[in-house]
Amino acid sequence: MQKTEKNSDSGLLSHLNEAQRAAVAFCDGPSLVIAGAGSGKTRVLTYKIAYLLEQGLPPYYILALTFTNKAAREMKSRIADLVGEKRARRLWMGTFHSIFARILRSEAEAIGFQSNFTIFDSSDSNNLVRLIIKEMELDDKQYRPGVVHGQISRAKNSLITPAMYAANTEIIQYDRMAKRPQLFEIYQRYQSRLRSGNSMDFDDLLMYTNILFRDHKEVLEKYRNQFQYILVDEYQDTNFAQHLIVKQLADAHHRVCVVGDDAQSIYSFRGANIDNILKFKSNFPGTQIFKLEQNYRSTRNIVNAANSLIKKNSEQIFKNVFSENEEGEKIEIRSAFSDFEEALIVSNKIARMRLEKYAGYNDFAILYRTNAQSRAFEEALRKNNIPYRIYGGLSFYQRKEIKDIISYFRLIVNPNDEEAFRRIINYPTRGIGAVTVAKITSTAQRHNVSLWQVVTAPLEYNLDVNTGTAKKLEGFYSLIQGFIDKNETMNAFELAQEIIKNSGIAKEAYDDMTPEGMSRAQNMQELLNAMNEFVETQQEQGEENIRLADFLSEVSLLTDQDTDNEADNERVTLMTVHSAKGLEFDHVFVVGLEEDLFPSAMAKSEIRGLEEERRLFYVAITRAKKSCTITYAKSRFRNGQTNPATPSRFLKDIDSSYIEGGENDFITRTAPADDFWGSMREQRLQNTMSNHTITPKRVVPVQRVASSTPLSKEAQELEVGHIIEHERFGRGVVTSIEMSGNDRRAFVEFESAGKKQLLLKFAKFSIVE
DNA sequence: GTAGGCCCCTTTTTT
DNA sequence: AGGGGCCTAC
Repeated sequence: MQKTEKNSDSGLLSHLNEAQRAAVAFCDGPSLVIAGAGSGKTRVLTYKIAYLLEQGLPPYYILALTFTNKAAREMKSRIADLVGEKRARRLWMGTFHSIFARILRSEAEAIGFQSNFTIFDSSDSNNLVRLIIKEMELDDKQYRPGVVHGQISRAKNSLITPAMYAANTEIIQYDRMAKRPQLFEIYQRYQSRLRSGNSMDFDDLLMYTNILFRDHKEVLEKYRNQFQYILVDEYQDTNFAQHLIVKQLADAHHRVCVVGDDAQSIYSFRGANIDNILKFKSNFPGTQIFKLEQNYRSTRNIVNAANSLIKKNSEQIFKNVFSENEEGEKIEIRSAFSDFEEALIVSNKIARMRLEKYAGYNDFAILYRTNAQSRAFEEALRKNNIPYRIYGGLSFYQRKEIKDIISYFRLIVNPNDEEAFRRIINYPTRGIGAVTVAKITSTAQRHNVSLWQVVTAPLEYNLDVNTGTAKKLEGFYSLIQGFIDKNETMNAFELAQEIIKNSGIAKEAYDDMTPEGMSRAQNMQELLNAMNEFVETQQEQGEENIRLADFLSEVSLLTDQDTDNEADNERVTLMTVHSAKGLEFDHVFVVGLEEDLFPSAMAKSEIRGLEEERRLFYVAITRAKKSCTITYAKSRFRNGQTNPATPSRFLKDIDSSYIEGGENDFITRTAPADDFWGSMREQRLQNTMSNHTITPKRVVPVQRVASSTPLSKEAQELEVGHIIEHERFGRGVVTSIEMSGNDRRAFVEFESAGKKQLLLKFAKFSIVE
């Protein structure tokens, strides 16, 4: 950022530019800070909090809501640098979900929950929806669990309860049109199932907070008084439920500051409503608006290119983002034949740039639209011996073996948790199958109790099972009850060890000597390590009895992004554009710029969707500090098939003057000017084999030859009969070599690409034999 | 009641 | 390519 951090107790404001200073110093009413990409948004938030503390506001009177746990942690530590660890620690700072989960736990009784409620993650939610659909004997093609849950989620984020949903003729009409007339009932059942299991899903954390505030004014009053100043980061990505929470809490004193950038709103699929930021001023009369327009992160070229892109969107708050940094390199757009070659090009460029620019691996990031794209890059990086770290995808806590163990924890802490019960009633196998579980379920429903309660007293509920099964159920009951008893005295780590040992999980894990089994065992060990660490750090901070519940509530809102170990940071970062929000890297590769991928096929039917995709691309480009490379492939392997792909429409949205070789159309501008012939061939090739699939059989790292250097060793030694591996055309045999002017030219018969002629001065290949 | 194999379907992004 | 659901054989 623009100035070096100084730990000074006077003149905090002197570290800021004029716009930032104004935003920080205004504390008497509602304010909206429109912060362009890289304009020091986090800096404003941290300094503002530090400033409030300096003014004498106690830290526990400040509520600061961030988008991710990681953002909260980072901000906290930066504030600690300014005002000291002690005060920083007492701030109420975290994500909406984690802060209000905490509040809901302490106010649980008011809304009819116990404070040990479980939090369902999305896969738990989907499972429950799937189960209900099955119970209602509905067609799960018509009612796809994911889609149904998505609809429920949207309803909750708009604070539409099941009752309101069923009463809303417009929605009912819509569902009927969509051939899902029973959706309201699924929602109803889903919600009451969660409640009877003393569980909440992610959306409930926000919805019940609103219900709590609505129905218990004294509670609302309490938190209104406590949170004397409220700050919200990434406001453009809040939904209605979040907006209303903020509004209610701030309504008495109006000391609220929200920060965001409408141009970076990328979460509408999750209910985020861009209107929250666009209409903030009318929601909070007297709002002061501050605009941060100077970008300190990126070169002028990158900022200008991004601006030219985002200009193509219609709805936005006017702002003029500019940079006073050096002009920097132009954006390079490169095409590849296939996704594999795309990965190869990127990994080669990383290897080269690392040497040329003395960059560390952690200065590089590869950003893609979908998680599935990571695979090709992983492979190419591994082959080039480039260390990398993937964020997202299957997070550690989503792995089956981990979720199974966590389900034990959940059932112990909250025995009414139906989802957890189902997961482990027969894991490891103990002879309690689907039939028995179905009986338990119907018995439970008949008596309106939880599955666990049936198991605690099968006779009382007339559970109809034979003696053998009854015995097995008894065994399961005493196993879990034993853990519940031990939970009274043991700390989280000790109990976890006990569970893994006594449940039979350990035996199963050790017996499995397959590589997958061993990695599962390893993951379990890692979970234990994490728990041990959790317990120890909590103890260091003076907490005494660290119970399973403490670990669980910590862990259920954790995502992969939050668990990064600082130790191995010399790595290239691979992540989706979504998860890159708020981060920055010296050198960024935005990959897969193809129609139906980026923009996603899902989004392009509507203008709104398309504009969101464009904002996403904007976010991707603005992550870059020094250089940005964009790639696309002409064929891509997706869903088990190789399909032809066309370049993304977004490429045309970037003003060509900011693009390397920008005067040419990007279709022909395949590689830097050194490869004119190559691009001609590619075009011909694409025309003649539009429906063919091109997948190199082997991907071999290819030595790159800079065009300015004299002939490479490879090129000098090349002879007729050699077999070569070409960066783009794959493997081929040299049929003849001739001189053309001052240059040698080789004729090569490629296995898949056919006959080609290569100018040896420029060709990128290696000799195989 | 369980295990193993086949077939289907999938994919956008995440707290 | 991969996971999950469903069916069949024991």
